[in-house]
Amino acid sequence: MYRDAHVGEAPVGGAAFALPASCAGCPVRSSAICCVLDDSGLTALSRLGRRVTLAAGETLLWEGEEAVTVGNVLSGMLKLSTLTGDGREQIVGIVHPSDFIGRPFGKDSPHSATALTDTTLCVFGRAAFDRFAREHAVIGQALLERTLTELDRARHWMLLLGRKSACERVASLIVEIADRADDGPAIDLPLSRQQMGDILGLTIETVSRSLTRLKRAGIIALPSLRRIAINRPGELRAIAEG
Amino acid sequence: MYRDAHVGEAPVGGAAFALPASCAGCPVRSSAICCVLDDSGLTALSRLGRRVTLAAGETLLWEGEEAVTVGNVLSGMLKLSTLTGDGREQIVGIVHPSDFIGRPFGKDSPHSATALTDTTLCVFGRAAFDRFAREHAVIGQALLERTLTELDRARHWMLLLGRKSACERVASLIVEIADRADDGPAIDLPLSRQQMGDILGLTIETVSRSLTRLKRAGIIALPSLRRIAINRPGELRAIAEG
DNA sequence: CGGATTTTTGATAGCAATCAACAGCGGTGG
DNA sequence: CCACCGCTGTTGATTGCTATCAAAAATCCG
Repeated sequence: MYRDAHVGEAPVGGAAFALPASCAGCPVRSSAICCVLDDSGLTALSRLGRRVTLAAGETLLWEGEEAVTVGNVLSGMLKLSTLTGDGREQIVGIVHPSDFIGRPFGKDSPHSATALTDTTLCVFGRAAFDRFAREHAVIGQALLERTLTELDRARHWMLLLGRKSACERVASLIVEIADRADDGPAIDLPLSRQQMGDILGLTIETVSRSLTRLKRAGIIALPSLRRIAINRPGELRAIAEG
Repeated sequence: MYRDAHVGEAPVGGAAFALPASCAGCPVRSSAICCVLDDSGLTALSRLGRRVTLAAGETLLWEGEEAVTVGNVLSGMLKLSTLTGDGREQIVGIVHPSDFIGRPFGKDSPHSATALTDTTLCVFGRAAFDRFAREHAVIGQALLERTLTELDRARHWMLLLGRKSACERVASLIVEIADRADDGPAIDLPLSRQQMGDILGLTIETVSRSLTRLKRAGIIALPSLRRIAINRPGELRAIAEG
């Protein structure tokens, strides 16, 4: 379906700057996992990394294939997804800028990672990163805290997938996106109906119908296709909670 | 619904044995997270721990409450579960002997932990354990690997909850239990129909009907209520994959 | 054995999937 | 400029699966 990602720029690193040149302008320097490193650690890690760009639709990791890369998302957004034997898709996570992506300490990738928008990443070879993480406990610690948070999130989503109605699922997704964006009463939808369905375990028709019902109830408005205005946040949250 | 767990035995530890007395007879000494510690580390950790017993049905951690304890399961089995606002339950994980339980580095417990059978644990105060883990990188590393595996498992389960039919879900659960037990063609079901439903996001009636269908198809047999014989593992797996 | 609980089976209803048609939007080219 | 086409999203009709409600059967336990 998608072709492999192409490498954007040449490997970075080289001389041991107090702050690596490649990191100085990094858009997620203060929030990505490497923010816990001191200058010498950052310099060492930057020698292992290189920038990669993906166009929307390109896949960085394939489910079941050997997971050779890990890294940080600098800009853009990716989906993590798995397929049933007959091709039904479920999105199991969305990866945002400053999030870590990939599966350290494991041979095969348990799911695919595909760019939803044009994306830039700072990637490392998994083996080299694993070694680095074992030698720099502070990275392991940071990775642990992020992984624990991701696990909480995944388990919380299991409640949605296992027990919530279509409307409750859609309301939950809107609340989640609104909480993350936090920019006023209207939010930009970065997802197509198909992608919303794949996240929520629903078909596009059911997503659309649920949105229409929330709109007709006056709880939200849909000023444009990719925009949602939340008129009654309290009611929306109440529906989302189930 | 359930009352708080009661403390089983007095705190353990004391003199710095080469191997702590309390750990010498530990049933999961070679497989729990502490197996990565050397004798001095084990001695230090054992000073923080105490044994706790839970009767089936008792709850160790409550969703949303402050998570004051973490620990290892020595024997028995627990469920991790969350509730919707109106009381629908979803089991988000099963914890077995030698598994780690609790949420280090976080204030509140994201889900409840309730004993499915009589259970014994070796528990630590969370704050003390967090401090210990930060000082002993090897524990943090081991915790990270376990957490990554749990995250993979949770995400794989999201595919089941989001996209699989009732029969596929039941087949998947049987396959998973069979793989873990790995004791011949017939497996002991450690779960009631209600618990199976809460794990699979189904009602008890639908679980029962799915089992009947698999039985009528000759793929499994149900020699007793809590026992399943797998007649055609290949077909069962094919159904489970979706 | 008897009563409580769990499980199975049956009948029905409701929700979401499926199949199908239509509307809105953007881009292309005549 | 506007007709046409492809794509995404909405709406409608119908089907099918699972939940719900109800009752019978099996199992457990004293």
